[in-house]
Amino acid sequence: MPKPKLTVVYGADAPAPEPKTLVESAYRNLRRDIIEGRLQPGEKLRVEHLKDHYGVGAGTLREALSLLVADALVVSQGQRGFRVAPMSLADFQDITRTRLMLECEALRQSIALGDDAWEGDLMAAFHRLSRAEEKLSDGEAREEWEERNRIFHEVLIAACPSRWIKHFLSILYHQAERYRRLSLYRKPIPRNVHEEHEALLKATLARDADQAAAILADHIGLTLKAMEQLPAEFFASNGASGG
Amino acid sequence: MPKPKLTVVYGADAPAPEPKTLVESAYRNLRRDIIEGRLQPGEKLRVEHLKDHYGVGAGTLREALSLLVADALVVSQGQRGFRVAPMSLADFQDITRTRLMLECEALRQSIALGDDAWEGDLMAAFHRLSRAEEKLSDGEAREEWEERNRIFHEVLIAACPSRWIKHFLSILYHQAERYRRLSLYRKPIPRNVHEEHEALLKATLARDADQAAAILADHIGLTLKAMEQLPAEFFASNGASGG
DNA sequence: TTGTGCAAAAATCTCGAGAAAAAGTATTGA
DNA sequence: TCAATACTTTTTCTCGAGATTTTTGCACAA
Repeated sequence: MPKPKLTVVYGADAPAPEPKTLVESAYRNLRRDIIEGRLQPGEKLRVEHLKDHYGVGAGTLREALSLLVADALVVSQGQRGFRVAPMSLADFQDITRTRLMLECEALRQSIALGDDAWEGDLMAAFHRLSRAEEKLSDGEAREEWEERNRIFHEVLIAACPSRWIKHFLSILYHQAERYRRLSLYRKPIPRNVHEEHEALLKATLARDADQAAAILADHIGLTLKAMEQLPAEFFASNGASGG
Repeated sequence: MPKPKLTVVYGADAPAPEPKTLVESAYRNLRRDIIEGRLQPGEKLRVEHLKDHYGVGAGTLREALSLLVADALVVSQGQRGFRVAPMSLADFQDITRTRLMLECEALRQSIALGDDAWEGDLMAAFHRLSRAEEKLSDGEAREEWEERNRIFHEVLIAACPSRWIKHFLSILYHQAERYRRLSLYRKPIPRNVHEEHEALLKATLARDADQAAAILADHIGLTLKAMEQLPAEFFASNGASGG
C-alpha cells in the first residue's frame, strides 16, 4: 500500500533520519539533551567533560556545538566557551508571537496554492488527530496526540512554497519545544481543541484565508496564555541573568 | 559630545567588531568572500585548499564553515563536504517576500512602542539619508547612500522588541546582500526613492501603521521587480541544479 | 560502443597533544 | 578585615597525522 507521504515541514532542514557522521550524532544527542532539559539553560558546556560523555573527540564536539549555535540552542561567548541558551518568559512570548505571524502567513500561502492532494493529506491528518483526541481522555495517549497534532499543523502549511518561512518555523519549533516541556508539569488548560481544529480545517478547505488565520492566531494565542500562568520561578533558576 | 547611539539592528547578532579567535577571523573572511562573489554559488569548498589560503588549521576552518551554515551561506552535504549555498531567482523572491513580511511586522511594533528618543533617531537618520540623496546624482557617493539607506531602515524597526524578528531579518539581510551585488552591474531603476522615504517617515511619525507598512511593502516590492529584470543567465551558471 | 567491476587517489572526517587565555586561589600589605 | 597582586589550575583554542568514505580512472566483457 502507498505510504502516506505527508510532507514534513518543520523537519525540512534535517531530512537525514540517521546520522552518518559522528558530528551529526553528537549534534543530535546534544540537541535532545538541551531540549529535554538535561542540560539546563545557562549551563556552561565544558568540552573536556562533554567529549567524555558523548564519546567523541574534542574537535568533533566543538563542531557539533557550532551547529547548535545555528539553532540558537547554544550561545558562543567569544573566548569563554559555549553555554546553553538561556530561557525566559519574555523569550517564549517572542518565540510564540513570531511563530504565530510566520505560521499565519504560511497558512495563507498554503490556502492560496494547495492542490487536491494537499486537501487529501489535510483531511487525513485531521482524521488521525480526531481519533487520538477521542483516546486523549484516558490520559495515556498523550504523546500520540502530541505527535498527530504536530503533523496536523505541519500539513496545514505544507503547500506553502517558501523555504525560508519553513526554515524559520523549524527553528522556532525546536525552541518552543523546550518551553513546552515546562508546561507538561502543569495540567493543561481545559479548552476545546477539537472544535478549534475542526473550525480551522473547515475554514482552510473553504479557502477562507482570513478566517483560517484568525482561528490559528487564537489557537496559538491560547498556548501563550497557558505559559503565562506558569510561576516565574520556572525561569528564575535558569541563569538568565547575564553575568 | 554624545554619540548618536543608533541601535544597530541587522548586525545585532554579531556585535563583535574585531574577531578575537582564529575561528571568527576565518568565519568573517569566508563570509565576505561568499557575499562578494569570490567564492561562487554552488562551488565546492575543499578544506585542504582553503586552510592554505586563509592560513588556519583544518579543524579551525571546519568550525568556521559550520558557523556559516547557521547563516545559510554554506550548505553541508553529510559526508560530502561543504558547498557555497546556491542562488536562484526563486530564492531571491522568497528572501525578499519573507523579509518584507518580517520588516512590516517589525515596523508595526516599532510604531506601536517607539518613544521620543526613537523618533529623534529616525528623523536624524532620514536627514542624513536626504543629504546623501542630494549628492547621489554625482554617482560617486553611492556607497555612502547605501550605508545611510541601510541605517534608515534599521532605525525604522529599532523600537521593535522582538529579538527573533531581528535575528531572522539579520540572516535575510546578509542573504540579500549577495543578490544586491548582482544588481549593481545594472543601472538602477529610475524611481523616486526620496519621496518614498519621506512618505514612509511621515506615516511612521503619524503612527499610521497600516499606511507605513503599505509604503514599506511597495518600497521593497520595487526591489523585487528590479531583480526580476535581470537576465536568467545570472543564476544559470551557479550550479543551482541539484546534483 | 556501452555497461560493470575493481583499484587507485583524493577528500573528508576524527582524534589526541600542545599553546594560549581565563578563572580561581593564596599571599601580602595597609 | 579588605583590597590588590601574583601564581596555580582549569578550560579553551589550535594544529597536524591517521582512518574511513567518496570519487575518479581504467580495464574487461557483452
